[in-house]
Amino acid sequence: MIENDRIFKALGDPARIRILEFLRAPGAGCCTFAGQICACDIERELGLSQATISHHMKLLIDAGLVSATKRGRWMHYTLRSQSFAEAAAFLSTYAQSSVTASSGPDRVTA
Amino acid sequence: MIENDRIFKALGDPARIRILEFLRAPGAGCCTFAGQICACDIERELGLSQATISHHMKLLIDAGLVSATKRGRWMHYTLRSQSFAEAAAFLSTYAQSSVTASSGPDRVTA
DNA sequence: TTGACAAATCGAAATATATCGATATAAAAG
DNA sequence: CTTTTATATCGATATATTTCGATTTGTCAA
Repeated sequence: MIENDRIFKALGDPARIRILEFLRAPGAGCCTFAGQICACDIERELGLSQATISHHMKLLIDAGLVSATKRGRWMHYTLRSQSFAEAAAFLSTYAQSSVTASSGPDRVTA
Repeated sequence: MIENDRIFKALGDPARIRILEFLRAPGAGCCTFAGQICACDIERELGLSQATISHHMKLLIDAGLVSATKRGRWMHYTLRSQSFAEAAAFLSTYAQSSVTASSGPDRVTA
């Protein structure tokens, strides 16, 4: 429950969503290694400073969404699919708890 | 993609997680109506001010996670299960894209 | 060992968020 | 119509977050 908090906070930033999307489907010319994406590609893709990328990667790693490996001077990242699966499972418990249709007289969706 | 951003930001706060958990499984003595939970119960449960609760509910509603109905003077809230299902489906697309521990053959999604 | 490069960390600025008390609005009750 | 009650909004403050440039740390190449 506490951990989900950190995960969703990590997911709640457009720059980090872009990073995750890029890790999921990197471009053709990226210097990947064994399925892991080099940090240099991320920096080029996002157009943010090196310090900012490093900061975002740290949050993603701390949340357990990404794992990192240092190969020589370069960091390589990959998605931790299990964390995404667990977060999805957590959300699914809220997807079955209420009757959104045909219960009350009416409902107002803002 | 842009909407997911707002959803996860809404989920990334412990007070709002508590609110959602409460809406999912309210206590016995709550003045629910047709499956919708009264705001007074939320305020008592969380121990935050009325203004703060109202603020959090607005964020949850704007994110599409909760729907609200005004019955007389009282607001009643309920989870929008479809939004949770969609968010879970979004996360699931990241749950299949990489092999976490590199055990076995590398299966890397393009 | 030195120089170059990649990443992390530091310090700071701008922006965003959480929270509250006070006030305004809406709706029932008298 | 006035009062009470529930909620939303406003203004303010404290904290958190995002972002960057500069510096430090770690790693390779010569």
